[in-house]
Amino acid sequence: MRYSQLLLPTLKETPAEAEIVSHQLLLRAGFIRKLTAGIYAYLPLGLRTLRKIEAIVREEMNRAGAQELLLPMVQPADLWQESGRWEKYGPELLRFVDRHQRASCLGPTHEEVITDLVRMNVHSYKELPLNLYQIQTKFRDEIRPRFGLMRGREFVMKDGYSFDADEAAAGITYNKMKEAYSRIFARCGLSCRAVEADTGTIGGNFSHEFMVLAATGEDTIVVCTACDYAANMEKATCPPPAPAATLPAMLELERIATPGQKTVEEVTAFLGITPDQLVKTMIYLADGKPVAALVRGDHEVQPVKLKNLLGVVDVELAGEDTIRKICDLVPGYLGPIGLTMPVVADHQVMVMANMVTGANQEDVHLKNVNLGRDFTVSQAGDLRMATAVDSCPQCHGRLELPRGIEVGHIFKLGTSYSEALQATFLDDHGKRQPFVMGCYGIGVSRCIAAAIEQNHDDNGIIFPLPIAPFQVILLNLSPKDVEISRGADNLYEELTSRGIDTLHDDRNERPGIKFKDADLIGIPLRVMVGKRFAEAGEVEIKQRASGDTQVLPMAGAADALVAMLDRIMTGAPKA
RNA sequence: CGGGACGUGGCUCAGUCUGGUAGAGCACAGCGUUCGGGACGCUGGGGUCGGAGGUUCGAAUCCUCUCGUCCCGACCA
Repeated sequence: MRYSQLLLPTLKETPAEAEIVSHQLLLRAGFIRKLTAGIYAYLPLGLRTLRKIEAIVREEMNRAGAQELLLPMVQPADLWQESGRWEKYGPELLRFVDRHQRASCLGPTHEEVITDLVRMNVHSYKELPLNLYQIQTKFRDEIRPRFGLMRGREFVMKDGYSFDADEAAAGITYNKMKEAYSRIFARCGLSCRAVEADTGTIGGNFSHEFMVLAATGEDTIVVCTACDYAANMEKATCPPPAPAATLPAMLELERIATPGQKTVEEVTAFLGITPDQLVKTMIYLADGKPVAALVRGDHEVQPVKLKNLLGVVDVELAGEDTIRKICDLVPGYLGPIGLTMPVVADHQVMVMANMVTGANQEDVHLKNVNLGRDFTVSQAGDLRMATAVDSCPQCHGRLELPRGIEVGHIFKLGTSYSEALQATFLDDHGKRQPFVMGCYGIGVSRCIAAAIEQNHDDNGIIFPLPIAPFQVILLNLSPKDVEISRGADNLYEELTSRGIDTLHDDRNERPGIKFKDADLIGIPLRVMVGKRFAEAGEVEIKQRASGDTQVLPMAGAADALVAMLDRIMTGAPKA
């Protein structure tokens, strides 16, 4: 491709709307432009990288035995009503009616559609296993789209769905997908970690997320420094504490005036105690009904754990107004005693004695509160976020809590969808069975952002070769010089004819501008034809990542570039 | 949806507090000088100051409403 003909509007300055580096660089390097919140146009360079990632995904999915298809984006409401998700899926499911007043939606995911397709067309165990995937634009009306391609409303996703005859076969498929995912992300040049995850709205019973480690990641994950344990915050278990050998004697319940002291910090400082002697009472609305969740003062409630413990669809932290109006309580002075709503406790609270809580009265706290004597709980369990001071639930090793970007997510779905949609086959005994399903997502467009978060410097993007929009950028440093231009043109022709993705910067610009643009857009290899060529027949090759430069005769330049590309490709995790 | 910030030419921003006929840099077009890390000079085009209403002799500036964007929280590839 000739740069002079390419739509590549690079920006010298960072647009004010971009906060994180991948978003800034995608805009500056002319990869994407925003149409409206969370919706982006891919310019030629952005599309090239997107296609390269797609190609890797296809290769590895096909290699793992999956087949590509393409499913509709507009979906009828009745399918979603059949699965029950028309009600369950929140407002991020964009719903609309067509001209015949039929309720429809834009597909945020395709379990319903694929299950429908399979139930209509697959009837025998002999046709299993079946693993189908597509690469398609999804639409989710995200509450808050942000960070460019990191969380768009419209985004490109690879979603795959597997159908197996039984749990064991589904397990094999799941592991195959897990392997395929590791290969995909490695080939994209992403440093990635698989973590155990909660299954969320998609449903099911087992799941891993693939997290690209990056400080700008939206998720915190929990990884053990000693063993292979890794989980996200929603899943990372905090095992119940060993029961204390001797419980301290229960002291007499005491009321203390704590005027103006609301937060854990304020109350503990005021009373001269540590946060682990205090119990936080958090009011949540569980499917609309208030519930009090108790955790130790130095812990945080993990809403997904609370949701799972309560067995409800949705939990939401009650706002101050809700607490005052609906519950008739005073925020900042909440406590478990005398509550009419259900009270659930983290199991760390279950082993506390003589705790401090709010008194459910303005400016008053209670001391020496004891479970059993002063209040009871309806349920106890793991309700809190893991912290860096917790130890690994698997090996008791030290935990770290780095940030990550979720680029892939795989689920064992079991039979929830096949049962809801009555998708069944006949097994080898002629017995009707629901398909055992799995589903597998990759945020393809998000991978671009993740790759940039992991691979950039002050000058711009440093693309891993397999996903770079071009492999080589050829700079003609003296476009007005006939001889130099002829040399550059010839080299460009040769590289192109040898199948190398080459961007030829033939613009009538000064060298400095070409260097800056080349660095910004992150092409792995840069070859320069300039004065040196005119004087000595030599060209220069510079590697974007290392900055290493070599000078060599024009005659051997194409061979050298091919060899370098080979070396980089095979040095990267092999396909 | 809650909290915060912002909206002035394609981009970055000044001007708003204290009302008085819209600015700079970059980008773009022309000419000239330059030409190996985002050159310089001269000239030129381009702006409903997000929108609507109001106050005022006069509004980018003050008031009301509204739309949009960005950031923080609850969702997720």
